[in-house]
Amino acid sequence: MDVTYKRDESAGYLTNWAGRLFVRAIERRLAGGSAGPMPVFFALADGGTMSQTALARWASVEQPTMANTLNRMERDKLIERTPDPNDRRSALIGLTRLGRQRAGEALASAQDVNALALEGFKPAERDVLFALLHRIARNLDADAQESALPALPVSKPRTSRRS
Amino acid sequence: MDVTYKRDESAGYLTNWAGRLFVRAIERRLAGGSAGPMPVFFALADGGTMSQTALARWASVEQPTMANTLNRMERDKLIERTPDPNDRRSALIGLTRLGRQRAGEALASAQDVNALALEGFKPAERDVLFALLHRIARNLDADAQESALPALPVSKPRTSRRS
DNA sequence: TTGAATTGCATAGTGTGCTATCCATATCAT
DNA sequence: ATGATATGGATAGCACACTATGCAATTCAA
Repeated sequence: MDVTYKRDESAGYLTNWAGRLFVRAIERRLAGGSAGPMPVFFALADGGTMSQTALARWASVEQPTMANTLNRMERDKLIERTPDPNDRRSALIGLTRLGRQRAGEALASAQDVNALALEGFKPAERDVLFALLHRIARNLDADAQESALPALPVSKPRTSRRS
Repeated sequence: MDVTYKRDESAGYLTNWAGRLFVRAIERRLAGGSAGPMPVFFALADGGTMSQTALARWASVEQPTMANTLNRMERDKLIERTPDPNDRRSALIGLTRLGRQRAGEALASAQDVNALALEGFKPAERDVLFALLHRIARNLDADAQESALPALPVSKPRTSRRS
């Protein structure tokens, strides 16, 4: 049997590879910065604040991942946390002055890289790409939800199940 | 100015996100395994051997990344290294029996996940996706090459430059 | 043939992502 | 009001990606 597993014919491989190229292209332009804070920059660039959990959801990363990113950003004086007056567990996260400056630069770099990556694309091709990626994300998200079905929490019999 | 940085309209964000979803979908199916070894599995599944550098190039990752992956795979008894008789710096890497078994399972999972991700895609749409991702990769690769221009190695003037 | 450049690999250090847990606070039901 | 549950966050531990270096072996040029 012919076992030429052509990576170039695997949607997963291709997508992942392109994703890595995007990150590196951005980071080359950030001069000392990295790509992790970008979603935070984008979420807070307008001067607003959000909780850690909200940021994690916004960026589609898990909470510990966002916690790490925010810790690095705090270390680098890009964000500050102020206690949430309505929930003592939570803090509201906002950009510092430096953070807003970096956010501006990061946004510009992101636009540059997006434009560069899509160089030669017709507007229709761009739209098709986005639509196809969204469909992939929807399909894979559905699979994740399905796998996450919590083996029927049998802890205690209940008269009714939420769902 | 309206600063709604819609992540869903950034090619980089979307591609990266989809890439992460692919990796997680695969890893859910690998039961204890992770996705890093996949390119190695695919490259060596036919029973052949390759050097570390060749594997890194094949997988489009940097050499230290491949070195780490191979170390983990060796630790897990998935590969073995035999000295290259023609080059004492190098070793030839091949799959163990266990590695070949895992490679088979990994290939099956990859096919499942690819099929799932592209569920509902017409064949033409699949082809378009691949073509667009390839174009993005080409564009970003070109940018990487350009950035890597090594500040003109002035060490010694030469009569001619290779290029 | 010998000195310079190249190549194959290893190591150190960091960032970004994940899962699995745990604590503290809030919220909900009884 | 109290006990169970849910939620926000922290921490530990790992995988995998990168850059920057350094060493040893090979290759190339003079």
